[in-house]
Amino acid sequence: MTKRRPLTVTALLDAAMGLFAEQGYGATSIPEICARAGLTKGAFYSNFATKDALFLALLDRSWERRAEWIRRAMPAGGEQAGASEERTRLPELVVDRQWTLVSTEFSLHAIRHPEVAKLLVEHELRVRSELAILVAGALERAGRIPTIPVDELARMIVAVSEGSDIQALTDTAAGAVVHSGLGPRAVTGLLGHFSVPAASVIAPDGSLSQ
Amino acid sequence: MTKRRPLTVTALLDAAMGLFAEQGYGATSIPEICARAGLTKGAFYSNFATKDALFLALLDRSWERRAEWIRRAMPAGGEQAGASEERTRLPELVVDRQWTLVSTEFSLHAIRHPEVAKLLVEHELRVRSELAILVAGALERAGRIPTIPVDELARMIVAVSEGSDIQALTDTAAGAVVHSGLGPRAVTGLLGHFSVPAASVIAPDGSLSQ
DNA sequence: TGTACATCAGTGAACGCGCGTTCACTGATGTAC
DNA sequence: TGTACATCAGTGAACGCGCGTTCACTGATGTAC
Repeated sequence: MTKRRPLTVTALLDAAMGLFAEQGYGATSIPEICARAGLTKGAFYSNFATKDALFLALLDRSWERRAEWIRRAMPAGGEQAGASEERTRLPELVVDRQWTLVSTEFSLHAIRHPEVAKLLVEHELRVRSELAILVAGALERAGRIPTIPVDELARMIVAVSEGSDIQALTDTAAGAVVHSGLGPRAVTGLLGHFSVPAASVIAPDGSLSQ
Repeated sequence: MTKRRPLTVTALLDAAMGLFAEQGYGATSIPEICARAGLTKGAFYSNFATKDALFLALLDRSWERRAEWIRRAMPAGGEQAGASEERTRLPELVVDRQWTLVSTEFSLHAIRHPEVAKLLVEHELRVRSELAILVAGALERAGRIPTIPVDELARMIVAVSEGSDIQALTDTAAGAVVHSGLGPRAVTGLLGHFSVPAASVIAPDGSLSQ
């Protein structure tokens, strides 16, 4: 019984992820999830108290995967040597349709349920601190230093990335040819605007650095 | 009968707007909308074929209001005279909780329904062209010219604004003290990065402008 | 290793409820004279 | 202006259906000897 349970949970989470992405959270019923997972409704209630609990478990799993993904993209090391513009480019975040749809819906859900919002904010804090390390590394390699806290830069980057992802998916759905570089270019722009060449900075002791 | 109908429609749209914002589109039932509007279900079916049709009508109304809002914010004229940073600041878009929730949900809905996505993209094209005029005006007053098409700048601004709005609402729901200036500062950053002082530009005939 | 037993994850039938949708009706709004 | 009539927006009762949830059960998984 210790082997069967996780398989059932995985099947339910997989089915839910697909359905939430296709139809939305509110429009998906518990029987639908069970049917797609090839299980009965009893199996659902044996593992989750409510659809909300399933949603949280689903996000937890997705967050873990995503965190691992960012961690892997992390150091890579200074193989770059192009123009300053080029060097501030972060590893491009893959626009994952399912993830974008489900996580955006979760943000709305969180805004409507303060106790869920606390979980989300806590999670985003962790993600942002990992992203801030990426940002700091990219700027350092480009020989620039930030003029605002890197955490604020990370916030702006997350905001513009999410907004661009939604825009891109909408355009794609409408059948338009998509301008996929927009998000990354905006990110590069923000990094450029909110940093200055290290050479131009005056160190605390009054001397010019570098 | 020419007087009663619009009142009924308005009551239904108002009720739906409130409920969609509070609970989400998928989680709101037709009977709930009717109850809040103080009408029977028959009144609903007498005016709309489906909940989807009501949603479209609701957005149409909201779009019209929003367009009017932008148009009003438009020219205002050069009363600014601060630093260059200051002068590129656009009239701050009020973060309207209801509108942010409902329109974000509509974007997700559109991504899932191509025929709806076409409507949304068409609408956004119009909004963006109005915004592009605002952007062009702000840059001109600041004595700068854009280095990328203003429409692309407008796209980036919309993306970062929407992302920041969601972030701000999530933080607020979680009870955090909100950093409301983040979106506008990112917008200013994008405007600054993707433009140069007019004085530094070489005109087509080879002379230096200004 | 093999057998006898205990556990409990998942089954499937059952329930009451609120959903979306229909339709004969009623009474307020507008028209003709 | 006043009355008699026509229209049709909104009412409210009715329907079948799928929802969320419960629970006695079964049979696969793990344990003890």
